[in-house]
Amino acid sequence: MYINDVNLPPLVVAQSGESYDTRINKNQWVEVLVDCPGIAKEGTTEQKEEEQEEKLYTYRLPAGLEVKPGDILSVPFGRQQVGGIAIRLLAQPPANLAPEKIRDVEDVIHSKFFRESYWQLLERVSHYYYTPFIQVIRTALPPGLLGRSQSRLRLKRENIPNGANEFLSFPAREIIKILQSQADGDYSFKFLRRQIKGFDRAKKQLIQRGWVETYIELPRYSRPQTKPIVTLTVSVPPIDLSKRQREILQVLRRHGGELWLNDFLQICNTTTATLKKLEEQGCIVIQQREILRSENGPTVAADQPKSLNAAQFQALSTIKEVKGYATLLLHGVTGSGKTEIYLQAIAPLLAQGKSALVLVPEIGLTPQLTDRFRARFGNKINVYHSALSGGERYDTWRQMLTGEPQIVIGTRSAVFAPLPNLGLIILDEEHDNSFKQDSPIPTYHARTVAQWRAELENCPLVLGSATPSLESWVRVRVRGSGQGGQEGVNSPPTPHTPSHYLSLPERIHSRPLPTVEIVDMRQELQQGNRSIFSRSLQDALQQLKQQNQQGILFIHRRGHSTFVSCRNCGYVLECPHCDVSLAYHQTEAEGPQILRCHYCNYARSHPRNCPECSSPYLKFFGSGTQRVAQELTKQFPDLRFIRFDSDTTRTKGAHRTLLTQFANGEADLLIGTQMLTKGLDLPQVTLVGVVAADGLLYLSDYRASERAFQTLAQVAGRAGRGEEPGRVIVQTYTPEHPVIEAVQKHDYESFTTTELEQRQALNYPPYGRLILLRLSSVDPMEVQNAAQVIAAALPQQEGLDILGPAPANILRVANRYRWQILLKFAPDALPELPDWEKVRELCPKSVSLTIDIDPINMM
DNA sequence: AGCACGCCGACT
DNA sequence: GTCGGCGTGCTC
Repeated sequence: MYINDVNLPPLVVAQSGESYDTRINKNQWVEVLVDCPGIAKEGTTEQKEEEQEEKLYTYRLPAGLEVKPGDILSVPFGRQQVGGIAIRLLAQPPANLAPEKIRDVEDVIHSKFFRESYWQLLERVSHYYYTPFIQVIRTALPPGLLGRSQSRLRLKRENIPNGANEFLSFPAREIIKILQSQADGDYSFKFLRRQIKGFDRAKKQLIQRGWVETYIELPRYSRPQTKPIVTLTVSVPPIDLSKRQREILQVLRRHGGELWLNDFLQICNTTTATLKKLEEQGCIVIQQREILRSENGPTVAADQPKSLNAAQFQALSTIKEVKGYATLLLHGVTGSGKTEIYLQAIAPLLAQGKSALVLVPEIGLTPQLTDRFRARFGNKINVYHSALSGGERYDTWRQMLTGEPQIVIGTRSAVFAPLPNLGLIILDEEHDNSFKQDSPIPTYHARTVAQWRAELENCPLVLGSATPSLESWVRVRVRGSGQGGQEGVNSPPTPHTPSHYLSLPERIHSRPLPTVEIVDMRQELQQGNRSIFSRSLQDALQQLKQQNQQGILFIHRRGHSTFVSCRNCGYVLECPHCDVSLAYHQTEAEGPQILRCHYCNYARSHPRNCPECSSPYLKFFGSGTQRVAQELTKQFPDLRFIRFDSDTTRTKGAHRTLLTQFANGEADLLIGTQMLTKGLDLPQVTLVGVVAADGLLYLSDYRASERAFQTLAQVAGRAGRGEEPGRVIVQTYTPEHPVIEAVQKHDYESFTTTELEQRQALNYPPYGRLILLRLSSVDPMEVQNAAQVIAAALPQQEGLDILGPAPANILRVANRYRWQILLKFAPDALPELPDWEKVRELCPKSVSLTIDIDPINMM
C-alpha cells in the first residue's frame, strides 16, 4: 500500500442501481472535503496545509436534498460559500462536535461524477506529487465547478458629499477613484487589494463613513446553457388553421418536426406571437433544451482509411491485439504515418461503445491533427484544452460524462478527461516537455498520469514519437534495467508492466529521410562570409524560388539572443524585475519597437538614446526571428516569407491562418521558433534551415543533449514529407558535437546509447530520480537562509544526493529571488525521503516553496 | 480568503 | 490607560 497514507477515508462510491431510499432518512449528515480558501494560491506558492487541509467537515442535510458520496457540493464556510466533495454519509453527528456549530449543505452542484478508478487516479496523483487532494480535484475539474463566493465593495454615491476627499488617507482616495471610474462603482476585494497598498485599512475608514458598503456575491457556477426549441406535436394539422399557419407547420415537418426557435423564425419569417398561437392550439410545443457549446473546427471533407505499409500494419495489429493494460512505444521516424495508425486503432473501439483519449503537446499548434481526426470521425471528436472558454470547457466536460463513445483530443490537463469507458490512451509526441507541469502543484507529467490511468482503466497506452524520451525508451526497450524513471517511492509499484516496442523505420510511400548537411560557420567566417546565412543556405534559398518549392527556417531564440546594447559604451538594457536582458520585438512591419522581458512580460519602448551615455547607437544583437527576417529581406528581396513565432501567433486561430496561407503557397518560407518542431505536416516543404544550432547545445542542465537532439531531429523531419525529397542545412560553430553528428545520420539509437551511459554513470533519470525544491522570495537573504536551513535539515544518507542549495540559473524573476535544492536518488535503493511537512515548517512564510517531483524545467 | 483574538508599542 | 498595528488560528 501507500507509504505515506493520509487520513483521507476512501470515498464511499455509489454503485449504480444501489438504492438509498431506506437509509436516506437516517443519513442526515455528511462529511465534506472542503475546498478551503487560502490553500490554493496562484503561481507556485503553497504553504503548510496538509494536516488541516485533508480534514473533513460535517454538514447537515436539509430536507429534500439528496446527497451521495462523491457529489460536488456548495457549503457555507466561515462567512463565505465554497465548493466541496461529499465523502461519506453519517447517521449521527460526531459526538465531539457541538451541534450548534453544524451548518446545512447549501446545494448539490453535480452528482454521480467520481467513479472508483477515477478517484483512485486522483489519489495517486495526490500521493506521488505531494499535493493536497482537494487541489488535485481542482486540477481535474473544469473551472467554475468548485465555486467560491466573492467579497465585493460597492460605492454609496448618495452618501458622498461633493469635494470632501481631502480628509481621506491616500489609499482611501485611491479606492474612491477606482470605484468612481466604473458606472456601477463595484469591485472585488481581491482586485482592489492587488491595486492598492493598504487597502484593508482604507476600506475600514470608508465603511465607517458610510461611503462604501461590502457585500458577498454568491459563487457563479457554469450552468448548462439552454435554448428554446420548437417541436411538432400533431401529425395532421387541425382543419381550423389559417393558410399561413398550415404553411408554417409544413416547414417544421419538412425539417424533421424540430427546429431551434431562432432558426425557425428566420426560415418562416414569422414572429413568436404566431408560434405562441400555434402552441395554444396544441400543434407545437416550445421548450428549453440544453445546448452544448463546443469548439467547432471548420468542416472538413470526410476521408477514408488509408492503406498501410508492412510496418504500419504490424504496429496496428499489435495495438489491436493487446487486451487490457500495456504500454506501447510507437517509434516512427518523422513522416512515417503514426497518425493513420492512431485513427485505425480508434475506429473499432467506437463500434464497441468505448472512447479514446488523445493527448498532444499544444492543440493550437496542430490544427492539422484535429482536422484529420474530424475528417475521419466527424462529430465524435471533442477538443479539450485550457484555451477553451469556461462555457465550452464545461459543456465538453458534460458531454464526456454522457458516456457516448467519443474521441477527446486535448493537452496535458485532458489526461483527467472524465471519459467513463476508456478503451485507449494515445500520447502523441510523448517526448514533448509541455506534458510536464512546472507550476502550480501538482507538478504532474501527463505521461506518468496516463500510465496510471491506463492501468486503472485496464486499457492500452500508446506513446508515439520520432524521438522518444529516454524514460520511455528505457521502460519499453531496455529490459532488466530496474523499473525505469517514474515508478517507485510512494506510488504503488507496478509489478509486470506489459510493454511493446513498435517501430516504423521508414517514411510512408518509401520516401527517403531528408539529407542533412552540416555547415561549419567558423569556416564560413574564415572564408569571408559574414552573413548569418552560409553559402550553402544562400544557394538553397535562391533555388527555392526558382524551383517553386517551400522551405522552413528554424531559429532557436531563447534568453540572450536578441538583446539591445549600446555600441558606444556597451550598456545592455535589462529587465528592472529580472536578471535578464530585454528582448527586442517589433509587432508590425512599421509598428512600435518594444523591448520585452521573456520572464515577467515587462515591456517598455525602445529608447532613442543609450540611458547610460546618451549615444544614439543603441542597436539590437542576436538572431531572433526578426533579425533573420530583416536579413532575408535584404538578401532575398523577392522571397516571400511568413513569421511563425509567439509574436505573430498571439491571437486565436492565428496558427491555422498562417499555416493555411503557407499551404496555399502565399509564401515561400516559414520562419519560426520551437513551434515549428511540433508535428507540422507540410508536404511541399523541401528545405529546412537551422540558422544556428549552438544555442540549443549548451544549455546548462543534464537534459540539454536530449532536448537538442529531439528539437533538431524534429525540425529536420519537416523536410521532404511530400513527393519531392527533402534537404536540411544545419549551421553550427561546433560540427563535431555528438548531437550534431547523430542528427546528421538520423541515428537515434546510437545517440541514445551514449546518452544513457552518461545518465547511468551520474545516476540521472531515467535511472535515478530527481526532486527539485524551488524557493523564492522578494527578500534575497531570506530565500538564501531558508534554502540553507532546509538543505542542512535534509536527511544525510546513502543513496540520496543533495545538490545545492544553489541560486537558480536566473536568480531574480519578477522581483523574486530564487534558490533551488536538488535531490537525486536511485529508485531501487528507495532512500527514506524527507518528511515534507517538516521541510515546509522550516520554510518561513515569506518564502514560497514548491516541491517539483521529477522536474524537467530546471531553470 | 476573511475574520476574531491577542499581544506589543505610541499616543491621549 | 486606550488605539491600532499585524501575527496566529479557525472556519463543520
